[in-house]
Amino acid sequence: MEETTHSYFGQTLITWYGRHKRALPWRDTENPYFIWLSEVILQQTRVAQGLPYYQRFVETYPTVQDLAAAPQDEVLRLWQGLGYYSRARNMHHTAQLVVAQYGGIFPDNYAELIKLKGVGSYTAAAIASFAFKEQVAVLDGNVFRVLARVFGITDDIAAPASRKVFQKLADTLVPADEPDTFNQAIMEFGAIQCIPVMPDCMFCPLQQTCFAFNHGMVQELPVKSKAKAARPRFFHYVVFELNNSFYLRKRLEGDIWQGLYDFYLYESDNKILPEAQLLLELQSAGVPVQQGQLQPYVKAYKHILSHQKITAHFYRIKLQEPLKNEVLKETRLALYNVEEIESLPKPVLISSYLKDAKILVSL
DNA sequence: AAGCCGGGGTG
DNA sequence: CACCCAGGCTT
Repeated sequence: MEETTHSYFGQTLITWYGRHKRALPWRDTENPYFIWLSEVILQQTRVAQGLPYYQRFVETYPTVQDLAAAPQDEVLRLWQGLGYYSRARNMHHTAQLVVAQYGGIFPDNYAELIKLKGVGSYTAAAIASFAFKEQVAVLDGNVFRVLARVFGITDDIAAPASRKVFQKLADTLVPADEPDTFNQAIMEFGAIQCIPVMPDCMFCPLQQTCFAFNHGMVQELPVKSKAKAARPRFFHYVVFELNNSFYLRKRLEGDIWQGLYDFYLYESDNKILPEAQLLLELQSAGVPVQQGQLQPYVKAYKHILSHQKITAHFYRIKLQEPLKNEVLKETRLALYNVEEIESLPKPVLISSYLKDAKILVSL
């Protein structure tokens, strides 16, 4: 009997994968553009959440040339709701680079792929193995968890230094003849079988050899240091309205939602609006607002991000005349009708308010 | 090494 | 509420 090139671990996963894998559209292609698209969308994102976005991007931009030629606002609008918007900005930038510098052809190996903006070690390994069958192991949240449990690795997966330990192990496991299937298999196994909480170990093909199962440490592995508590923030949005149009502005870098559009924003240290201060600020900017005009919308909005806990109030003000050019320049606000607002990329928080306030019917 | 960047699903 | 998701970039 010839010795197989697969470890028991790898062969078991690949066999399991053959029986349990989900039918996902990016698995039916070897087109690196589609694979890259799917991998960027799926960064820190569940398959169920990313799937409709993938469909929309493939339909709207069938080729990397189509994506490269699109305006940034349009790309961000299509990305709206997925979060981590730098992914969309970097993806757009990389599409333009691939068209301009690579003749529209994606690089075909890990070393070149990882040079692309928005393509890190995980995504480079995924594209290189899926599209080009390069023998390189992917390391994502699923792989960390599966390896930590099966092999009993107690290094903190949140610590960058631990990556070396896992990468070294993973590299010894990925087979030369089907690195793509192995990588897909171990991630799918982590997503479906070896799930973070309460995995069904009674029904697991690796139960007998799993360190965590045999040592009663399934709940303890992987070891992961706790994230910092989310920072509380208090937003007060002034929604200036003029003849059924509204003033919005594009957000700059240095904070959340770069490149997306929202309203005039006043941020305070607590949930109480320092009304006098805001009035002063608006009046000194030349905005005709009087005391008593700042009435908050019916409800306060709680918008929970992984790193920030935002409480937002909206104050809608009907103007009788346009804001002065000086004010627009100072605040970077511009007037948009509802059709234009619909087409602008907006944070989910803003979209929710626009819908609740019946400013936008569709979302 | 640590901080920052979204939004949604799950127990 | 806590945890986590087919992570990457900047400092």
